[in-house]
Amino acid sequence: MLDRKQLRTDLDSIVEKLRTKNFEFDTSLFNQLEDQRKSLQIQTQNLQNKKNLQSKAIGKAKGKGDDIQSLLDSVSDLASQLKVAEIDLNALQNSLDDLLLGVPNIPHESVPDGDTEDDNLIVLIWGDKPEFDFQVQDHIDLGRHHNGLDFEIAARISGSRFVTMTGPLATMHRALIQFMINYHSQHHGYTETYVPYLVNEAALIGTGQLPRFKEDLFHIDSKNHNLYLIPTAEVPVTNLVADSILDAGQLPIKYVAHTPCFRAEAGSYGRDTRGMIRQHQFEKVELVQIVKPDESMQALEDLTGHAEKILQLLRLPYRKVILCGGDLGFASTKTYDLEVWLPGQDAYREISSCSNMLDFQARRMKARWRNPDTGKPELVHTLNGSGLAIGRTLIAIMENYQRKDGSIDIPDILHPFMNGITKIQS
RNA sequence: GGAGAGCUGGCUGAGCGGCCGAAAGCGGCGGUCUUGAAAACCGUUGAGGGGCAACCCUCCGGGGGUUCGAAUCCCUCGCUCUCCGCCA
Repeated sequence: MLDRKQLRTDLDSIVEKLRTKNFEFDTSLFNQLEDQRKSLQIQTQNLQNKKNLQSKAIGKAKGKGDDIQSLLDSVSDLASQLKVAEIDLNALQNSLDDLLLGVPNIPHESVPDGDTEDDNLIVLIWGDKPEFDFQVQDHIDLGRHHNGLDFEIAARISGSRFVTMTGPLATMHRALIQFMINYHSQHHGYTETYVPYLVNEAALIGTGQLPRFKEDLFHIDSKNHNLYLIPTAEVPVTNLVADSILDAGQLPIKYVAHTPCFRAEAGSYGRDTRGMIRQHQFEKVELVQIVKPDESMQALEDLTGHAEKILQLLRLPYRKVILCGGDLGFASTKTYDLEVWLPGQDAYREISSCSNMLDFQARRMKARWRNPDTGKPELVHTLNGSGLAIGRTLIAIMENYQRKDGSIDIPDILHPFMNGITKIQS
């Protein structure tokens, strides 16, 4: 959520910046609601003040044993006036909240203009694409070849966009999780965390998935529960600091967590329907940082570097792009996508997305720190990034490490987690 | 699932329907004393919002109600704890 004070004083330039994110802010509605709010709030508070003073006077008079009937008469219609004003004000505040909860974050000045992913800025290309002297298989063929990935059985059990894994491929999938969590906690200073996979509406509003992106979520609506399956660990992990005032000495906070992620993929019919690229359920190791405001842009560079390190250790070719304004996520001010090379698709595909949210999420979830310079609670900045998406990492290894006979080498760095297996034989 | 107890500021914890945004202690900050530190003493210290300002408003788990007036009474929801049952 954007700062209401800033919107009041600096509306035009904010509206301009939001246009680079293809968002048209309804200024006339905002100004109209804001004008009404101002007069109604002043009126309501005046009535409250009057009521408070009169009630206190009654208390005093009663204490002295004076007759209070005349005072009671004079206050009688105040209460009804106040009630009306309060109801109106409340409705108005809710309208303003509804409006502002749907407004995205402002892109950082270093974010390139553009509408689609074609306008993203490539800032780094790492590693050499493998050269094959045979017909390259994609992960679907390889998975079938090894009886390791099965989309048909998964479809029978659960429907489309699910997969089952069996044998060494399932082991490597698990190994990737262990490797990534270990590496980030041992070498990058992250604290390992375990969090719920079902969360309530408040948590999702806090990180920005609600109210606008409800259709992307799986909803559990039973008699006693109103919960959502998490679309990313970002939701429960970032909300660890919701409604808190942190000491300066606690920052930065760096969490790493592995969770499954669940996405309805409502808007992606027909996209990536084959294979493991886009599933309703997938695993991800997530990095989250809670930092002081003046440190968040540097923290984004660091966090992205931590995700890159995993790709480098796995020797997977990738490129790093800055998302353009039109491709930028709702809550983010700047996002780096890491795109891994997939020989089977002859394309780079997203495997990590690292974003700085500034105070956008912190304001929604009331996450603050006490600034020693001012002595006052101020909003923290939040960041998150995949470090990495596990399923996509698995298929990147399958496709990049495949051999002519269909066997798949296992990256050296994973060997300690593979029960002695160094190669998946054909 | 059954029975009971509770939820108050950074923490512990008091609080008769009006003098309560809230005692006291701890912690924090500033100071006195000290070579320095500790101790002691003095002062100070909740959050959010409105208003150009003076100043005002809201908040005692969430929501609703009673009342001129609610931290305090009533209803409801949530959460925590204890005991019993069941269970990975």
